[in-house]
Amino acid sequence: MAFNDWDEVRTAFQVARLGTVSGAAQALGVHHATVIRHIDSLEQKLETKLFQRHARGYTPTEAGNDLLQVAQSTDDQLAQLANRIKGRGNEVTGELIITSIAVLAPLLSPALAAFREEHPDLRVKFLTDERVFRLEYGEAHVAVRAGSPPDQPDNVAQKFYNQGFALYASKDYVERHGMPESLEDVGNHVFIGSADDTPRAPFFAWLKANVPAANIGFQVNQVTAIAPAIHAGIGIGFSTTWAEAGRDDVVQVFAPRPEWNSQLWLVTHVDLHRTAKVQTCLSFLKEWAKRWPAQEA
Amino acid sequence: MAFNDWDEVRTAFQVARLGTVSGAAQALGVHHATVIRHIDSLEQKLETKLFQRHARGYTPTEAGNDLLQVAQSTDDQLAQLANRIKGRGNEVTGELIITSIAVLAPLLSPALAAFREEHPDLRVKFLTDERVFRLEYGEAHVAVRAGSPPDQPDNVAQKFYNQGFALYASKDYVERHGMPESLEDVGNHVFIGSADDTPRAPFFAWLKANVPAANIGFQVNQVTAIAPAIHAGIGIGFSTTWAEAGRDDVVQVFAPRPEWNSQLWLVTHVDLHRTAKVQTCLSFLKEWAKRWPAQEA
DNA sequence: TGCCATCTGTGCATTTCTCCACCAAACACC
DNA sequence: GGTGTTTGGTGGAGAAATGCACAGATGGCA
Repeated sequence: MAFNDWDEVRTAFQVARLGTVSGAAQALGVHHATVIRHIDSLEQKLETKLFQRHARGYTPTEAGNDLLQVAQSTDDQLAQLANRIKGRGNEVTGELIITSIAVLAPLLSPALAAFREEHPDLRVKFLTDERVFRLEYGEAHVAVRAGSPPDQPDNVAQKFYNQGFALYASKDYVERHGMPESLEDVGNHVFIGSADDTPRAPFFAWLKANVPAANIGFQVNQVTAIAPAIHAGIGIGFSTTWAEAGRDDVVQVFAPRPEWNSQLWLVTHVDLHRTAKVQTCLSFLKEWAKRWPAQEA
Repeated sequence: MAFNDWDEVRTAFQVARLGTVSGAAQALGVHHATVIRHIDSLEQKLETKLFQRHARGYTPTEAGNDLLQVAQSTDDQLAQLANRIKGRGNEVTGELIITSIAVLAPLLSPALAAFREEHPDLRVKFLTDERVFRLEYGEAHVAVRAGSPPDQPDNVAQKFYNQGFALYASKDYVERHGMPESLEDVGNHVFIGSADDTPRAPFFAWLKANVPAANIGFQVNQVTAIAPAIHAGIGIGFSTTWAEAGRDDVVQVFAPRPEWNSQLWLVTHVDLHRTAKVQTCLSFLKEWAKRWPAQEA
């Protein structure tokens, strides 16, 4: 049998990854003397130098780099395993990781706050990122996705909320340019559109198809960038009613239309979908969504 | 981060595999009390029961079986890694990085070509640069250095070859200026010297000490710049016999002298010096050097 | 039913490992 | 060139993990 101490491998992994004993010690939460002894012990057992020592740190040898590859994969797999296991229990306790795109944070946060109120033993981790978190890697228990229904094989998706969008502009903009008459005749008004050629969001696609390109004077690549642009008085842009409700410097220019709607989905991994924790969370969120403005087909 | 103790995972793996604490303890070579405490600690961290305890042993739960799968794969990968690392020290494969100053490339390249012929699995990387590659940073396995014996503490240096130098000039130069009578009376001849005040190369130091400064009409800061200067007919400069052998537009003005010799060294880092790969390379190069012109003390 | 074998579980002594403080060397920067 | 910061290395005190011995529980077997 080879490695009879997986902890030493983990230590060596951090040293190879970070390049210094001190850094690895900090990452592992142990003293750097411990790290040095682990490495020495490992190299003695393997009868091979894993690192070349110098004043600026530890540089992995070929063997050290090989170990880095393998241990990185191990670390990933164990992290995924931990998240799977933590989600699997019958109790609604421990950790629950829920992810969404960043724009939905204001919408979801009150719901999650109430959910945590009901389950004080639960530590809720709410992660937002532009990249899609991979449920099959155990990165999250529940994901809120927008757009077309996800087609990942091991993912369970259910309809969550049909988010409506309206067109807004700042009072300042309206004072300077007036209100547009209709969407068929937009005059010289400036619209905030997508920098993408084939935008995913339905309202962006509609805008591209129905408003002259000359009128789309400002383009963004992330939906979160729309609101600041509206508030700055750049032009007319899409937003949700709940996002602009509290602001008195913003006016609704055109009311919501069904074709602008964006479908939100609740997505879980099939292995976790049955568990009490995930089911509790899902049903709570769906119940909470009923309080939101009526959903138009 | 989830699993902060890979040893506990390894322990749980053996328990899941064998079904009993006692069996796992025997397999791991530890006391069964240790195994129990590892499992308890793991389950506490994961907030999930990994095993159902009964008098006949431990039966993995769903989570325990999940862990079994992942840890089995980890165990396999680590075992393979151990075999690779342990075997690597004894075989001549993978990458071998050898460095030298740029002037030596024509001398070393044939040797390296023959070396690679003998070891087809080896990817040889030959790096030349003006800066000195640092072996202690793992930048190279073998370095060919010139001059005084390197005194880096962790470097192993051995004599490689005593490179002789002679003085050459282009035929064109000789036709215009004639051949100098002796090195004691250089007349109006132009010599190519070093731009450095205290040149490292022995022949440059000799030139500075024995030839009037007025005759050193062209100065270079890199040895590689000498040959083009000679060929351009600027003056008389140092070069090696093997460098000028094939050229019919260059003549040897003065024969080699022992005091012009430059000692070449084979340098390795102490951590890599013992490995089969490095040793094979070193002995091959030393053997090859015997074919070169006889070395004068 | 009684005995034995095979498990798990726990308090206590001991060993091992880790942390701390300090040192030395090298690099960066003024 | 001197100084400050970052890095690895080492011996001794303390804490944490381990091993040991023994207890308890269950199932097989005659």
